[in-house]
Amino acid sequence: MMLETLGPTNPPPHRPALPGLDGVAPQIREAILARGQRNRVPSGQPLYRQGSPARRCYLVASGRLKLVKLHEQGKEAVFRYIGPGEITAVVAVFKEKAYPLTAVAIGDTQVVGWDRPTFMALLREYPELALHLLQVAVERLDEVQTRYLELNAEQVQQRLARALLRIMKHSGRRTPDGILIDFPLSRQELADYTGTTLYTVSRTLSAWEKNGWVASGRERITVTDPHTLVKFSETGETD
Amino acid sequence: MMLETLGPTNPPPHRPALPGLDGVAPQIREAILARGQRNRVPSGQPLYRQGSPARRCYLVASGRLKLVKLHEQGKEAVFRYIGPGEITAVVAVFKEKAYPLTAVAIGDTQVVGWDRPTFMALLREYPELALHLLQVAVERLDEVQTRYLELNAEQVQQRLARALLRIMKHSGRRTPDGILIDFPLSRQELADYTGTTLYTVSRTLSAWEKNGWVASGRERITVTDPHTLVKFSETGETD
DNA sequence: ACGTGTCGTTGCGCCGGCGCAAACAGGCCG
DNA sequence: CGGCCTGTTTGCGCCGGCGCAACGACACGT
Repeated sequence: MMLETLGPTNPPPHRPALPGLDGVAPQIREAILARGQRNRVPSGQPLYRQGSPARRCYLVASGRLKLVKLHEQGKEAVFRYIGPGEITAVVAVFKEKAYPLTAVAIGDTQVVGWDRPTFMALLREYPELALHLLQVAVERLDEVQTRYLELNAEQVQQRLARALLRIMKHSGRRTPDGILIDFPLSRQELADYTGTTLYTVSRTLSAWEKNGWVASGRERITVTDPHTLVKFSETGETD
Repeated sequence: MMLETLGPTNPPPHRPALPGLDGVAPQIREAILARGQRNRVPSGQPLYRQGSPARRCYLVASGRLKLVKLHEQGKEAVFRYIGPGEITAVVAVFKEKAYPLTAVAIGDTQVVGWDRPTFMALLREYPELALHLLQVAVERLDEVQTRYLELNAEQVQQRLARALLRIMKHSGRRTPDGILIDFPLSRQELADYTGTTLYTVSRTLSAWEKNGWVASGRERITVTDPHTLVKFSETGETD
C-alpha cells in the first residue's frame, strides 16, 4: 500500500471495488473499462492541462481530482472536486480542441483513460454510455449555472457557506466532532472555489469558529453545526 | 404578417427553411422533427418556467428565446439567447425534475416540443441524436464555466465588453453604421447578462458612445468599433 | 398635441470586501 | 532543538461599483 502518503483516500463505502460509471449496467461497464488504459497521477501533479490539445478523456478510479480554470491575470476558479466513478474531459471526444481547464491530483490518484477513436467507438457501440454522459453533462451544466447565479447575487459569506456544504456533502466523512472534509483544503483553495480572497475566507472561518459552526486547522475543516450553516446559506442571515 | 411588431426577426441567411439540429444528418432530422409538436409562443410569454415540472424539451424553429435563472432575492441572470436550430430543456428527458431556468420569448417565436417518452424513444432510435446533444451540452458547459471565471476575475466594464461581443457574434446584423444587435435589448437585460446593475451599464455605454465604440438607443445597440472593443475585452485597458 | 408609461442618464454617498503588510502557528528536516 | 517553509490571522486604508433619487427622452394611445 503505497497510496497512503496523504492520509486516507477512502472511497465511499457503497461504491464497488472497481469503481466507475455509476448508472451504466455492470457488464457494459466492465467492457468499457477494459478498453481503457490505467494511469497513475502522483499527488499534486496535473493529469491534463488547460490549453493543451485534448486527446483523451478520463475516469477517476481512486483518489481525487481538482478541476480548475485559470484566468490570464492570475486568478483561478475551482469548479469541482471529483472522486471515484466520475468522468472528466469529455470534450476530448469531439473535434480537435484544447482542454478547457486543468485537472490536478489531490492525493495519489488512479485514472482510466481513453483516446478519441476508442471512446468514439465505445459511444457508438453502447448507446447507453452516451445517454449516461448526456445526463452527467446536463447535471453539471445545472450546477455551474446555479453557482454562477449565486456568485452574482449573493454575498461572500453566503457563498462560502454553500461551498462548504457542497464540498461536505460530496467529500465529507462523519467524525465525533462533526463532518470532516477528508482532503487537504487550504483557505486559498476555498477562496478560488467561492470566488473571493483567502483573507476574506480566513476572517469568515475565524468568526464561524467563534460561533461554533466549524472547527478548522491547517488545510483541514470540520463542519460542527451543519444545520445552522444550512440555514445561513439559504437566508444569508445570522438569525 | 403579424410578426413584425417587434422589428425583424430574420433568421441568419445560411439556415434551412425548416431549421433545426444543425449537425444531424438531414433525413434523420426530418424524422425527429416530424415526431414533435409545433407550438407558438407570443412575444414576452414564457415557454416554460423555472421550478415547474420539466415534461417537454424544445427546439426553436423561428424567433428567439431568452434563458434566465432567478434568484430568491430578486436578482436574475441571463444565460443565453437562443435562436432557430437550437435546443433547450434537455433536462426534461431525465428523471422527474423541475426546469432549472425560465425561457421567455423575445419576439413571436415558434418551437417544436417533445415529451419525455417520445424523446427518449428518439434518443434510442437515433444514437446520432444523443451524440449531438452531448456535444451541445459540453459546449454550453464550457461557455458557462468561462463566464463564471470572467465574472469572478474581471471588472464590470471588461465583462460588459465581452457580453456585447458575444451577443453580437450570435445575433448581430451588419448595417452601414456597424453591427446591430437585432433584437430589443435593454440596459437592465444587459446588466442581468453581465452580472451588474442597469446604472453601471448605462454609465459605461455612455462613455463608450463618447469614444465612438458603440451607438445606442432605446433597447437598441450597435457596435461601431468592434476591433477596439475586442482589444478592451481582452486586456481591460483603454490603451 | 398632450398626457402617460417605460426606459435611460447622472450626481452623490456609502459600503463590502480586496489586498498590502506584518506577525503568528505548525509541520518537517537536518 | 532551532531554523525554515508554508499556511493562517488580523489591522488598516482604499476603491469599484451599487443603489437611491431626480430628471430627461422617447414611444404610444386617444
